[in-house]
Amino acid sequence: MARAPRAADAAYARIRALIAGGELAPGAPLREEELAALCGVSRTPVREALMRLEQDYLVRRTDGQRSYVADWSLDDIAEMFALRAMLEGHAAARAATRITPEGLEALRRLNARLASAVAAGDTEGFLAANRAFHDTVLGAAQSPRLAAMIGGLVEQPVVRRTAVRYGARELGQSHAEHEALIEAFARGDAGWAESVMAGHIRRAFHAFADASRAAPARSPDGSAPARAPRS
Amino acid sequence: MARAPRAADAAYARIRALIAGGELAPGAPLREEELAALCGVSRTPVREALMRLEQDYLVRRTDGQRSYVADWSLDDIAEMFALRAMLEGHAAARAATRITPEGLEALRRLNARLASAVAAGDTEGFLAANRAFHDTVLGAAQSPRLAAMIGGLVEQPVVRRTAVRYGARELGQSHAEHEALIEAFARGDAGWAESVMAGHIRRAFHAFADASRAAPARSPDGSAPARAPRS
DNA sequence: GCCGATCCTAATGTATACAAAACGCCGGCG
DNA sequence: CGCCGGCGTTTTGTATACATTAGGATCGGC
Repeated sequence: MARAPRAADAAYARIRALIAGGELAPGAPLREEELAALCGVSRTPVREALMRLEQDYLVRRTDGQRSYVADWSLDDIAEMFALRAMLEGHAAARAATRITPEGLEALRRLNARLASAVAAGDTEGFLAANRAFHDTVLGAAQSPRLAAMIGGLVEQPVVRRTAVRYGARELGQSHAEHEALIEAFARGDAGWAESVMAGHIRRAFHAFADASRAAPARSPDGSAPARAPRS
Repeated sequence: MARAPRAADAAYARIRALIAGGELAPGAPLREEELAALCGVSRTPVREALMRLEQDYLVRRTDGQRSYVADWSLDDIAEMFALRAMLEGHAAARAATRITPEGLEALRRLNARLASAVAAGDTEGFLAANRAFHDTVLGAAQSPRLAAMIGGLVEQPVVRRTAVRYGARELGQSHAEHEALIEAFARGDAGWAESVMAGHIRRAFHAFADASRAAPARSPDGSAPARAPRS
């Protein structure tokens, strides 16, 4: 239950969804007034939303403070995955020595759910379970700053595209890696947990990169993505 | 030349300085109107400043959106240093294979300046050179996201307090570690660079922790620090 | 024909007024 | 005596109007 239905939160969610859904193509300019009209709020909450989206690297601002939808090059994405591998690996290491029996049980349950989703070919179910799994690990790491950093980094659109392009075998591999992680946690082996997690993320990157090479740029309307001016 | 003397930037800098300087004690409530009056601007830029300070972990917001000066426990600081060690270590590894001869030369120059400052007992000079050195390494890593993360983490007040309490020998040790880093860069040895940097940061943490134990809490006016309500 | 300066337009930055919500207080009740 | 609920004050959230500045187009000069 969202306690506060703030306009700023609504605007944030809406704009984020527009970007994730591709309605706002990478490089497209974001005018505050236009977005305000789109969200049915004034510019003030839109400004807050844009600042938050900038934190998430979904929006880029030029020196003149104009906003554009961020366009991620494959290099950018590689960098992002590398950072995630390091950070989530670290989180897993911390979690290995801090996780409670309840947390461990939750992970087992979530991974079972993930397995069912894979078996049923349910991509949304997979994404939900996968996200919950990673969030649980992050919570067990008990490091708010680490969680915030990873949260800002996890480009939901990218994760989604990766999963959508995963084959059944690759999805199954995720399940197996999660199982290994659970085993490492059960034994309190921080080094193992870190290695498994880092490898898990890096494999996801290569799956994404392979898929990208097969089907590079895509825009809902088929038009060429707009380019933003100077960095 | 600051290109844009924006009120929001001014407010950010001013409030940040007030927190760093201790005029605003940890846990103290931050009312937007009061800060606006203090900075001679309206609430709008203050709001932006507070959001940025929250990113820097200098300000905490309750669920009710009220703002307080963040109070860092020693555990929090330990966590921060651990993250810094990991991130800056990673940055050093990247820099080792990317740094240009000019960058290397700049590091040598900066570390020489740092040595002079140490010899002269010039703490401010040390801080400036030290910061420039680390920024240069960060730049050479060519990872904007990594730079942003570390930037948000480097608690200037903490770094300052650490340096102020450093003895001459410890300051000299920083110089020596920087030299080792330069050597690792010159040889393009990413693993070495990472190890040196991580150790460098972790040593700084222990220096800080030792100093903190010797002289724990201090408030300019000597009053007990205010406590903020629920987390 | 190309480059540059200047003006114009359009977007953002700031200030203020109003609305809504949260916190704390006070009184009443168990 | 302690706890719970309602009410007033205070603080933040939102909307809007105005100021300022960046970007782009146009016109003139070379």
